Amino acid sequence: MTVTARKRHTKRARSVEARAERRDDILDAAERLFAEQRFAELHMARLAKEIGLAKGTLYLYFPTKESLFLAVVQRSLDAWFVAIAERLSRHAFIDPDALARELTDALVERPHLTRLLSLLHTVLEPNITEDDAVAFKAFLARKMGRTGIELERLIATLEPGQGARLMLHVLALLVGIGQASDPSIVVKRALERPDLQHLRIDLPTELCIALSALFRGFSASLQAQ
Amino acid sequence: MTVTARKRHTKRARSVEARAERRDDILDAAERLFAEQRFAELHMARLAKEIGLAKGTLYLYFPTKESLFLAVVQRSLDAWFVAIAERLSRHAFIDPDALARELTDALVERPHLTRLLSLLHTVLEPNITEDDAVAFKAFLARKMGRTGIELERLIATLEPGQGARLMLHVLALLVGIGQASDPSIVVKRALERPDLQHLRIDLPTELCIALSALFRGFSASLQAQ
Amino acid sequence: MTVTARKRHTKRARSVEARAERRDDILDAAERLFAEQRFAELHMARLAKEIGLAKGTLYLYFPTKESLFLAVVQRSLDAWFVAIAERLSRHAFIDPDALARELTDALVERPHLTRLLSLLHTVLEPNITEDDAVAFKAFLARKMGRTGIELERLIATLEPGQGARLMLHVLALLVGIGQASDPSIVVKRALERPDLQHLRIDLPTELCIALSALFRGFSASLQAQ
Amino acid sequence: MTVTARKRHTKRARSVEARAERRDDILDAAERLFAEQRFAELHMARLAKEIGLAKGTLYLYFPTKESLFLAVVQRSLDAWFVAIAERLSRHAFIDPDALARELTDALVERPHLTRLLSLLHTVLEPNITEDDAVAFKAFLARKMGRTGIELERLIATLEPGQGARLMLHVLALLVGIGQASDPSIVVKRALERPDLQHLRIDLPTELCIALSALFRGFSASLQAQ
DNA sequence: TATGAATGAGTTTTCATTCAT
DNA sequence: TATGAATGAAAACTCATTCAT
Repeated sequence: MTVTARKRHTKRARSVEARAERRDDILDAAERLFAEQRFAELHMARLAKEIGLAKGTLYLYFPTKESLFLAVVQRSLDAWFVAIAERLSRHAFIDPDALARELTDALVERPHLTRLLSLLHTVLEPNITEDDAVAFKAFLARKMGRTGIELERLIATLEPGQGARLMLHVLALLVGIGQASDPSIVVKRALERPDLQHLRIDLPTELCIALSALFRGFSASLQAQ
Repeated sequence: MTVTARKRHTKRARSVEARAERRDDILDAAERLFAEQRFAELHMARLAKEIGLAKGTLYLYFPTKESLFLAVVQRSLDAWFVAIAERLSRHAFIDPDALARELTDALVERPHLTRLLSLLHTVLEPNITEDDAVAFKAFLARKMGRTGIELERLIATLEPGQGARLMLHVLALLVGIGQASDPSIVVKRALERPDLQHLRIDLPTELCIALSALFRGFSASLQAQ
Repeated sequence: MTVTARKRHTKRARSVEARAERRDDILDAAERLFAEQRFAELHMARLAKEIGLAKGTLYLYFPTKESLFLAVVQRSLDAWFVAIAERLSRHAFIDPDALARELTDALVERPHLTRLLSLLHTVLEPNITEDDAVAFKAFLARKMGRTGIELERLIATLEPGQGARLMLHVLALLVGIGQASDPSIVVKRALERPDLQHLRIDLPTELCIALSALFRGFSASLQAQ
Repeated sequence: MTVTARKRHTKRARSVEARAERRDDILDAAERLFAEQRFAELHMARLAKEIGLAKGTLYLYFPTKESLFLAVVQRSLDAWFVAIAERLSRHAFIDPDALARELTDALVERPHLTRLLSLLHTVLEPNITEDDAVAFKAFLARKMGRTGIELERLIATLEPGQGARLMLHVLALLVGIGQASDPSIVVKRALERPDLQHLRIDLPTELCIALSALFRGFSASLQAQ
């Protein structure tokens, strides 16, 4: 409920709250810049300037660039899980199409999440500390577990543990379709050719279709057993 | 100013066949080294030495490192499509589980394909020429189209065009589950913790399950219509 | 991914004065090394070591190697113009021979200027930014204009504007005779042959003779009109 | 009187004449390409293709790229000297302005000579063999000597030996003004600014003025003695 | 003679990170 | 806490030249 005003920080962040707020400012700025640039092009110096801080100051909040962006990923992913939880809590049960729609709708509100997830595997995970890795993966396991349980509640045929596995496949589809739907500039130009139009993909559309099928398939398989 | 050539390691590839063979040698070596190292660590100098050629010679066959690896990806992907085609041709019709099993089995024979596909989106596509992009995407469209048609033949309920779309989702799942199942060294250590065991994923197992569900869902959806 | 800084050689230049001083240190070292080596052989790494800085630090002061050496040229050229101005200011009027002598004497004090001017056209100017080019050429125009006016004061027969043009020819002669008088090692050996002795040229001597003639010719031409 | 047809050489050059002709073809092509590109950009492969030969064939005629271009310089310079000789032979005596005009006119017919002379000092001479250096410098000494004698014939006041020295200064002015009048692309843009217009130089105009003054000054100095 | 496949030396510049102030 | 000057590792690619054919 707090309204966040974007400030320029000239004073020092002494209190715990002030530190937390500044940390969030950094994450905000990082996510904002990441919307426009690839990770490699997004320099720490630029990020610092965006916030009105010095480069060194960033390192008082995050030990490495990768660690910083891991926090961005986690925050964005968390928000998605939260949105999903809220949406699912409104249903007593749900059919596959509607479920796919809810997940997709929750995604559309976080447009950078897909690209952040791509970043996660290729750039971040190979370059973080084990502590960061443990913390992030624990977060992921927790969130996927909870959402999985929620799915099991909604889809009667899902057995215990199948919900979490299903979420794994959901994330996989999100990553895979996300990459297919996000061409580089050169590839985008290539795909303008009429014979390649089938490779031009709209993420929400395609994800929703694939998730629908996945959910339907999961339900069916268990009914059959 | 003056550059002197010293050693002479190889026979010269003067005929068209010899050139094609040498090109293949390069791709072989690249794929072999990629099995052991990440793309960034895999230096052109190392690759050249592996083959017994000079660095410069590689550039007689491929204009850039990215272009070279795009060819590796394409060859590996092509082999998968070929293997799939052969496997599917043996069936007159097929149930979703068996279909998932065929695709997965065809994949297991090409163990590097998944990592190569990851490379494709993040490293290769942003750094290739438009001509290379067009050629690769045209290849992809052609192969996915053909395999899609084969799927439509096998799954009676699939309408025209749905086969290709389904293949898109197959590839997406492959990429997504592939990344989830291929942790970096640090992440692998993190996942050794018992509470994170659910995030340790076996690619063939998980892919087969997900594909099964996907195929079942696709069939069901169309039956319902 | 991770870069670690190891040694710490120098005090940090935080104030504006300290930065200007360090910039000058860099230019000093560059000019010193250029006295011994050709531009292409003079590596930035060597230059940095000479000053006791890291390579990267040089790039905090100059965006490129060319830009750095353009500053060296400008500083050296400026010093020549200053020396000339001082020498000329002592005269109320001057005869062509004495004028040639003053310019030549001012040059002898800056022994690297000639080679730097050679560098300017062939290496620097094709590789600088337009901003650098504008700044340098504006500097040149200003200095040549002023010195030209001084010449017009000293040589009664020079009309307005002719002084600057004359300076252009002076610089041209300096560059041309400079190159002729500065043979490469191999050419120097060739010129040791007795039949080629006429091509062994002493810069101050020859320049002074040529400038004398040029000044005399310019005076005469105008008297004749 | 021979009309040179530009041919594509598919047959071998067996006779001495055929070799000489092919050598000339190479020089022609080199000069032609040099009109459009800088030396560094002008690759041996491109040159070979221009003539319709293979790279290796060039090395049957010239041991190095530098040696090849030294021959281009020499041929162009020779043509200038020849043109000058012919022009001067028409006069019994000549005034400084007319002499400057003759030299300049002879130059205008060889538009690449100036750039070739720039190349000579900075790129060629540091990278040729001593034999090449001796041969070229001997050629230069001979030509300058002869032309100097011709000048001494035309300018009564010139003492023996002064003609050759004068030619040295002529060449120096040519090189110096040539460089000043031949800006790089970036510098050319910079010089479009109105305040820098005085640095935009027309080579023939400026050279003629400078040579006039030089000749006049040389005559005067000797009259005075 | 002619070919063109093969060779391999060579260096600026970037930018995440550190640490003196 | 905050600053920003200083650090230094890192690797693809070119192209003159050679020489097997």
